[in-house]
Amino acid sequence: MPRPRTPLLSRDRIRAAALALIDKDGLAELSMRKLAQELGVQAASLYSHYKTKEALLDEIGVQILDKVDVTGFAGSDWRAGLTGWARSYRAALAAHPNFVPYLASGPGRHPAALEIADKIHGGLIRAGWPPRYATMIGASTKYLVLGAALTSFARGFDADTQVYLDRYPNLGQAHLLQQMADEIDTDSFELALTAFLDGLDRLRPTLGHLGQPGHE
Amino acid sequence: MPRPRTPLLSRDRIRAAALALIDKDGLAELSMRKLAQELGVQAASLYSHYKTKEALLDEIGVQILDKVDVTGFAGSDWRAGLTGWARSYRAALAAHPNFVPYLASGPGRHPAALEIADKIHGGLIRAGWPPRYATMIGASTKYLVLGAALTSFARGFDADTQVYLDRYPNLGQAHLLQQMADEIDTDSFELALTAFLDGLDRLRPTLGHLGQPGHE
DNA sequence: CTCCTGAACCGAACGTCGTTAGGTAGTTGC
DNA sequence: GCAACTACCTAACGACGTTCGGTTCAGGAG
Repeated sequence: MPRPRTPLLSRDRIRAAALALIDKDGLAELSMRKLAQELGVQAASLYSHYKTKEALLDEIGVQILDKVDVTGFAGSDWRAGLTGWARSYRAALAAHPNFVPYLASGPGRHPAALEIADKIHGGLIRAGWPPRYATMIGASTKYLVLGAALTSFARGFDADTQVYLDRYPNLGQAHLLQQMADEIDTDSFELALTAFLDGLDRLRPTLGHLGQPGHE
Repeated sequence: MPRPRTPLLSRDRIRAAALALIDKDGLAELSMRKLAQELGVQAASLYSHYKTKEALLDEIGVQILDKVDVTGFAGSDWRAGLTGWARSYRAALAAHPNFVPYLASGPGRHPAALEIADKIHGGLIRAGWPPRYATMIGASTKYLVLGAALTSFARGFDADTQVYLDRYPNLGQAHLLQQMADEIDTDSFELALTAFLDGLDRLRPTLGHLGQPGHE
């Protein structure tokens, strides 16, 4: 078959189909051949649009992370900024749990991520945190979000969940268990975030030079 | 070549060689053929000792996690228990950073993990936390450890690190940068852990029925 | 001492993977 | 209308995890 009159593929169509396959069957199940079949095309044709599989996955990654919201850092309320960022970050990852492992272990050095990191850093400094703390707080929050997104969804029911099950023997139906696991995940994340922010609140007054962001 | 007089392979030798390869070249670079070559053997021979590659990786995982310490939960000081667990957990992962992605995204349902989860849960309840909070605190701490182990080492220099670089332009040599990145990672983890525990401390008195662990 | 069962290796192969080369026909610009 | 480009194809390469069947050694049974 030669070149068709109207293009069968587009980068958007490819990305959408790939992400749908990943959502349905998992990251490991995605192959260029299966993806091509899903699109009614041969595998080699995909390489007219994406240079490698990795390039495709990277672009899916930025698409997912596009929904992360850092507008909360516009004001001077650092707690609101961090909370909004962390929640939207986690929500973006939770929307495509099977893709999280790629985001978590990939190199991920897009300029968009840099820009976000800058906004967070700026917001924290504007709120009076010393630069070093701004850096660490940003990193810590990221730990929490990624850890929460990874351990909950990527694993399905993991060892910890099994413990919950032992303690709730009357819940026998699978979808209820899943729902309960989701709820525990969400509650755990919220608890961690709140406790972390509360701890920072308590730490703040003990810091010296607040409001005068020095170097190092 | 037939069966040798003295066995060339053993599960321990295979595991050690595999982990060495992973540490050196990364998880993705490990293949059964390369591993066999490293051991002076054909790939098929490995299957006399491990049924699949996944079984091998799983056993490497339990070996790594064997160093996690939960003895701190023996007493009634829940902070000491959590801190000891979290630090040893992170240290165990940091010892083999290239393996962390597998642990983070794998199913990982070994009985050892269950036992650890139980000890943590028991320790927290003995310290007076309601069961539901014990569950959430355990999960939250795990988020932190896994997130910290993943985002720092698995990625080498990620986007955030680039920000640090911009702010420390006088550090030009690579090994100094790596050392600084490690230090920031450690400090961030410690900050997150401390702030989280402080936040829990603050939350604790506001909870009702402390010391009388009820159900749900 | 022999026989047998099982274990530990090998060579060769199967099917799948990401990717590339080379071909062909439609589209676009001069 | 011709060239350059584009978007598809078929076919293949090398690497992967794994399996099959074969060969040789080890250890226990008679």
